[in-house]
Amino acid sequence: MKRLTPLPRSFAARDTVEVARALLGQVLVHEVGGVLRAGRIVETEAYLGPHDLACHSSKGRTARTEVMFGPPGHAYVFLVYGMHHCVNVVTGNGAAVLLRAIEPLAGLPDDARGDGPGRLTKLLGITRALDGLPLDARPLFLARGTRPTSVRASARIGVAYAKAWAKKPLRFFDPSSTHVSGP
DNA sequence: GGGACGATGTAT
DNA sequence: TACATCGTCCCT
Repeated sequence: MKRLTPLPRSFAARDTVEVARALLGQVLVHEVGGVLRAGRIVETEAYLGPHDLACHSSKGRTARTEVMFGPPGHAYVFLVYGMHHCVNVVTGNGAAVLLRAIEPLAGLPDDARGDGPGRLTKLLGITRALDGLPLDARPLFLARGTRPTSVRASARIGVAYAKAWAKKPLRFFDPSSTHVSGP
């Protein structure tokens, strides 16, 4: 496969929706035991900050959400439902982009599935041990990939509690990918 | 100290 | 549609 050129942290230092769209087609890489596990990002969700009721930072600046208020280009990794990890790209000021699905590219089993935020992290071996790490260097980094020819948007998944914010079209995906988590 | 509640996935 | 399973938040 093509050389994995890390994206600079400045990639994430932009408007959160712009970053969520720009991340589609880029590659997420995690080095585990000397092996680079890589997947092409095909689905993301934008979480805009403290005013966005679906965003964790809307509950306040706490120990858990602190990394979202830090510099852009770092990883925010959290555990949901007591068993699944989810990984985000921090864009700053309490905002981040959730990575929801990847197409397996390298260093992974043939039957690997990356469709879904929990499956994605399990596949690449991402846990909270990586929370707060910069995303431009090993062991966890973003690399340049090929942008999709089109991008579709929908409401975010699993955030019904966020009332009006749940309806906003802040989920983005590559409609030509067979590895997207939902319709 | 304790209870409610998940940015999910899998089995029924 | 049930439920596994535990960190986080707030005391409703």
